[in-house]
Amino acid sequence: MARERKFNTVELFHEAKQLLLQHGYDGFTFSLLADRMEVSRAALYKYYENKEELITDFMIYEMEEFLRDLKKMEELEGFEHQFDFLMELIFKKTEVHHLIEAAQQVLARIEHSIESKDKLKKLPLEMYKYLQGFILLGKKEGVLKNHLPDSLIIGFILQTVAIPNHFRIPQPEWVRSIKEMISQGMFTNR
Amino acid sequence: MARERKFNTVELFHEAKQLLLQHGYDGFTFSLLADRMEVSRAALYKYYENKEELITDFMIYEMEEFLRDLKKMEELEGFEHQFDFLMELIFKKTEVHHLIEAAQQVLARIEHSIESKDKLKKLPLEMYKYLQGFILLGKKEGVLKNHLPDSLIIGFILQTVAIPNHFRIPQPEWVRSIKEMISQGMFTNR
DNA sequence: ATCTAAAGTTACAGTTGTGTCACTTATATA
DNA sequence: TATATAAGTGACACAACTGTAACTTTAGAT
Repeated sequence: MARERKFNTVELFHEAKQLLLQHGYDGFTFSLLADRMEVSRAALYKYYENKEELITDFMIYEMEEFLRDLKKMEELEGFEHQFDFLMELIFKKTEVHHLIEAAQQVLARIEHSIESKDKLKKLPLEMYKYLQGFILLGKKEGVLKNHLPDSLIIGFILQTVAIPNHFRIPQPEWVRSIKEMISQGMFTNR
Repeated sequence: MARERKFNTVELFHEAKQLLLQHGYDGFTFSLLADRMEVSRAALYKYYENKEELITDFMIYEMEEFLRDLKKMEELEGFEHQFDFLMELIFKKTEVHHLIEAAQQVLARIEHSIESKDKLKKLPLEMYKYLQGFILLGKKEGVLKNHLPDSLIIGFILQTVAIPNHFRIPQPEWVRSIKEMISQGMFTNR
């Protein structure tokens, strides 16, 4: 009934992600994206009205994927196993942290409410809800300090993956050290 | 000999900082800056050839200021006092961390070397050198764990201030909790 | 074989940003 | 008070991005 498509949503979002991480929201343009996809700029307008809509859709896609992975955490028994799983996950998806920040930027600038806007707003909250369950378990098991605010613990974990490894310390040592710092801190216990 | 200036470098850099943090490197324009300064765009070109030069100069200014503050740390006796001082400083200058990232972005995109480029390259290194002295002292005093890489410890401290306080936990509790997490971690020591 | 409709392209008008230059304005000092 | 000169402005040509509309291409259905 119609001709074959030159690209699919997965490819499109893959390139969009690169560009967003490289140039940020303001630096992201349809021209750049169209070039990368080897497709005319106008073709993109067949699917998205403007960059706001495209980026919103992409964000939702990206965060839903992360959430799907995150939910697998529940299947694991005990806090420490879940902790290990979470650390692996966020190191595999280092960019998610940057994208969440970018999402805030998007939301901050959208005035005229589009339907998908609400969805994008709700996703970080859902993510927080999931992680909060995890924190609660840790506190119940007596592994996590009770007096630390949940949101700080969550923020701390998400933030650490973004520490720039300027001196190229090998990944296994890097991850091991970060896990130690998160759990026991950097002070000796004298 | 000449007429009075409508703005000074301090004001200019102040506005430039806001815009950079808000829009990122790509979204930063002379038009936006000129509007904020209530001055014509062309006036800015009297002082800076283009945004690359302006931002480079601004970055240098900002990092030198941070370095000046940082050097006061040396005057304090003992690691723990220095640690407290450093924490206060980075909470007072939360944005520095974001700006260092932005600086990397700037450097990544400049091909044709300008004189100031080298200076901007050297400043983060000088900062690291200073902080490394501090880490060394902590290790010598036996307060810091010897086996953790210096660069990780430094990155960790700088990164923590960027944890978003979404739930508006009051500043004193927030800072106290972060200090505890950095030093002792989030696990109970059972 | 022909028709239909989605996929894709080209081209245009409008907007915003860039860098420059000729011009005007203000002020210290001679 | 006259003037040199730095500070600031307005306007131009150019480039890039945006959104749209008229057009062409392609492949499955009839």
